Amino acid sequence: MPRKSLKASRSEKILNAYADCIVRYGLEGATQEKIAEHAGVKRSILRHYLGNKADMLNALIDHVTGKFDSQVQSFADELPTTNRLDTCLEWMFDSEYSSDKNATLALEALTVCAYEHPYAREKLMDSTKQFIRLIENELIREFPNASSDRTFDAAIGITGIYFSIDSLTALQPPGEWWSSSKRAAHMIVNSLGAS
Amino acid sequence: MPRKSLKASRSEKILNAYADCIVRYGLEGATQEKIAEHAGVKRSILRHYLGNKADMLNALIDHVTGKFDSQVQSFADELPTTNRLDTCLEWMFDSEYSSDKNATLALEALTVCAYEHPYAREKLMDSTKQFIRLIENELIREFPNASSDRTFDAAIGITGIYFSIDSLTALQPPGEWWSSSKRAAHMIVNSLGAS
DNA sequence: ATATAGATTGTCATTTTTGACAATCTATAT
DNA sequence: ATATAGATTGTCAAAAATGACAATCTATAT
Repeated sequence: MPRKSLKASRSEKILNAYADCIVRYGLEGATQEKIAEHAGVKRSILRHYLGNKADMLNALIDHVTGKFDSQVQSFADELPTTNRLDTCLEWMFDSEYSSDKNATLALEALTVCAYEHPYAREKLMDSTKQFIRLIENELIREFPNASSDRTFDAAIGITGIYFSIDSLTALQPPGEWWSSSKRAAHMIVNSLGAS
Repeated sequence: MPRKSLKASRSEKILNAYADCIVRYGLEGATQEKIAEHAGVKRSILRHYLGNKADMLNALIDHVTGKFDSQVQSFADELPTTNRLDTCLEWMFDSEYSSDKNATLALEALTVCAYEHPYAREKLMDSTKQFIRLIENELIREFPNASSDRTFDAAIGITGIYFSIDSLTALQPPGEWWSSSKRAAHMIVNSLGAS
């Protein structure tokens, strides 16, 4: 007989605003006031749905990693059957295709709390691993004969290049840095093929 | 007839503590109290030497970028005459040789304020460019015949891999990630040589 | 229509962080 | 020894951020 719960949708909206804020203002710079403003709600509502500061941070960690993971998953699912690897790099390094850069940026912004927050460290590590594995799988599919060690090295390298250029967006780097990053990733791929 | 000014040394110590704190607690998480504690001084001293919050941030930006730049410079100066490129990668990706990882980490931690702080954006961009140029120069010296475009791509890639693995330290990644990163960087180098 | 679980808003006390300044101490040149 | 510029400490008020809770509003099943 009560009214429908908005907990799911409201929490979603708030946590998205939270993630936006930590990307813009840093983890500690994302005050409840700012989050509420970004989400278009009163601050009291944050507490109502997500509890106190610590609760909110935990929820945020789950939300950010979960969102990233699912994006990685659908990214993998949507890859075509042919030309997968090229498409993969295309999507990663072309801003036009970028579904939601903020997912990666939020992940990176959260790393600063890993020092004091083992739970965050774990989940961030898991998400990072999953992304590396995605790249690794595509490399394996393309170069089944390459040694698994070298394939892993390549996956680490490509992932690193991606994370790095992504986090540099705040500095508004010239567009060429993105295309250079892509070509650098291709160098690694080619190096695998030439082994 | 007054006493000697400690401004230089005190400022240095405080700003180093400030840099440490933003790496550990994030930019906004680095409160004056924490900074003072890390520096082993009273909070009032911060104000005495460095002014208010905004002043301190500006001083920090200059300090962090300046420190990074000079480290890059001496890094370049200390490279041997032969085998420079390999040595370069060795130093970058082996933690034992690492002079002061925090210089890079502080740089990255500051990027979050680039959105609202054009001065920071500029200086961070300059430092980043300088580092890329260092790598680029070593690549040119090793592969003078490679096209300058490809050389730049390679420099962007290697720098990206380094920045990325460096910022991942907070997640305490397995040591293999460092060695994999190094080998990935070598893949890029080899790719240049094979062109 | 009405009772009920939940949404929403508002307010106040507490804590944290910062800004400002006064007061005291100390090295150094004279 | 002593005057002086600077170091150091301490304290207080203002502002910002958070935590807690009361009060009110609203959709929905009965």
